[in-house]
Amino acid sequence: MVTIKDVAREAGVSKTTVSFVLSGSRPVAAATEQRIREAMDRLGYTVNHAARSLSTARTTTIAVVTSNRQGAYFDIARGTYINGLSRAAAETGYDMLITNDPDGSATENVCRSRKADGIIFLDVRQNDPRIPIVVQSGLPAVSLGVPLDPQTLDVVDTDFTDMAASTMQTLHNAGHREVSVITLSSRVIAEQLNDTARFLQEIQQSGEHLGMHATIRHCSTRPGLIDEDINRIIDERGADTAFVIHNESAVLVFRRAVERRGLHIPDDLSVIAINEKQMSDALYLPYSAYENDVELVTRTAVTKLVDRIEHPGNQPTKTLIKASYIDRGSVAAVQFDILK
Amino acid sequence: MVTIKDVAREAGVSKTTVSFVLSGSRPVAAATEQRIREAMDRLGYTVNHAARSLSTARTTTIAVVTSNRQGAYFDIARGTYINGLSRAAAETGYDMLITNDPDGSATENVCRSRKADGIIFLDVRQNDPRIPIVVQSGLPAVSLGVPLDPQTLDVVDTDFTDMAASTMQTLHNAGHREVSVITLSSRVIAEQLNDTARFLQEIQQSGEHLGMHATIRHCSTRPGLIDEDINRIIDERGADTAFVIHNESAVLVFRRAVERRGLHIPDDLSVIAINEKQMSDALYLPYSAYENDVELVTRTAVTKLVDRIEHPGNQPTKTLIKASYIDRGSVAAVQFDILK
DNA sequence: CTGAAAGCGCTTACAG
DNA sequence: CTGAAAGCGCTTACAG
Repeated sequence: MVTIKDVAREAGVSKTTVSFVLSGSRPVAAATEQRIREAMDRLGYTVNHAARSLSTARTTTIAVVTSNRQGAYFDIARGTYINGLSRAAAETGYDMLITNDPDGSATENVCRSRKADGIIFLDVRQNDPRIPIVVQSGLPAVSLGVPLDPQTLDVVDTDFTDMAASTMQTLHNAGHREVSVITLSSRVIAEQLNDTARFLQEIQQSGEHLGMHATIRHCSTRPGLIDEDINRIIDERGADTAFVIHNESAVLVFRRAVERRGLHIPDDLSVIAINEKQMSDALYLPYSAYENDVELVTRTAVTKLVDRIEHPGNQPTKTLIKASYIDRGSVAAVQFDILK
Repeated sequence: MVTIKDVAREAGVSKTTVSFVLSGSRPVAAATEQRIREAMDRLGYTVNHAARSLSTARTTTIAVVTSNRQGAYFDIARGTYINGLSRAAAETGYDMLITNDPDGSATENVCRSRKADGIIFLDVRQNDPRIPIVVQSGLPAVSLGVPLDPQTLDVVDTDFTDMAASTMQTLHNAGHREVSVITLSSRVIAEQLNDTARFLQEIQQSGEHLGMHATIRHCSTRPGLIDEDINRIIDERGADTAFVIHNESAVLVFRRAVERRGLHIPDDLSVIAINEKQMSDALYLPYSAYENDVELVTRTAVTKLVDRIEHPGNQPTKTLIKASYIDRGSVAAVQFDILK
């Protein structure tokens, strides 16, 4: 392995000078610098990461700590986040380390062993056990998701409250008053996710405010169960004229179940989906949708974290990113004779 | 930060002994060990990763180096791989570092700066510039994908050749003789992917062997272009009775285009899709499919790499994992009056 | 403009 | 069964 010692010998200078060429933190005579750079190229020198970290107590690495949401859909959604984060990290010159940590022990390890300069949490719960651990360690951290008490963490997330309000408004504008909202199973919501809970709460509130009636309908994401749930939901729709689908596994199953009944979207019922922009881009999902932009959310999270790492004094921030509505023609105006 | 020095003082022993308790590589008196472990707990000691790495020249980290395939679909597919890899790495006690590297420079950096003990390459091309770099560095590496010359790397991939042969056999068994294969655009195939090329080649060969006729039909994955391509492909299908869809972006678009024409699957035409198992699990994709198991492929890649790291003498291996067929009812037997 | 040297927190031959 | 000490490859105050 080539070290600065080798480079120093090759260039006829001290290790000190080589090191300062590397960091640029002390002026070096132009001629000397050139000799050193040539020596580096000739020998194929690259800085040893462990040695630098030990010396500076910095790693230029961001740790991404996921939690253990189960299920195929969550795996895919998480993949889009990890993908976005790694791209954003690379752009800012940081490496990215990935760890899964359901209970907090791995977080403690990352913090204390100084494997990273900062942490981004995914799959954040209301009372997330990882938050007090990172706060106590003093490592900068960003919560991708809104916990009840973020303490000193920066928070970045899609604005689910706005998303819910906008969804209801859009349906209201088209004349819909009775709406079904297909969401995750109550077990999954209870165990895991704050964003879903916030979304549903705002659906209800906006509904009341607009004089609409929204029925929350839980739907499994699991094979076998999902078809049954969807069929039941459609059968029990009563006077509902529109469906909000906030369960990506249900999106396609729902469409097939509707077709099997000879119903037509949007003539017989309107649909708005809630999903990741990246998902409908990749698979050409068929509905008008409010889409959260994973690319933007992850980029923001990385920017915030790097900011925090480089300016430790800054106040914690909270950034909620608005989703945008993509019209794919699955929402129609309610016919007057249906309205009453 | 708590160091072994602090632990040693607290337990009344030398740093040496503390270190050997950590590694277990030298026997320590039971009573002494207990005192030391108690001291560690009391002080909240965790080993400093950089210091250990510098000393041992090991990192207990695996680097995953992706390449820059463009497009929303590739992003999602890559996400499933990264997800699987990180889970497998965690199970074997390794951390996972992610880097994107289109041309080889980042690979060189990972190798020389010793950020990881081994590398797994994703998005591998036929003549991948990253391979000679890692071989020259001597770092163990696994290629997730089959390059023309893997040199000393282990190779792990889905068995696309077998997948193609089985696909044709399945269609043949149902009486199909004229088949359309919807694949990626020729630009994408040429630039990027060996697996697609291998798949198509075997489709042709199996076809000849079985007395079938397969037409390769290129289809974009991009908005705007994809609908046009799909429509053209359906219109030009001639006597073809079955479609193989090896382009996940096209899966749903195809179905809608078929419906719009009043055609019915499988009565009017049969369909077999080729996709990641994780994708149809998550989204309930509607077709009978040969599915590659990302979970299994990634787990195998990590196992192979760890094997290589811990037993450097081993011979390089090549593991091709068979895809399994999931029948979702989209393939029907050809009617005799259609056959002739 | 440049260097000698201490120090970062570990591991591990060497010695007892 | 245990310790003193050198060394891993950097950085950076201190000195000139």
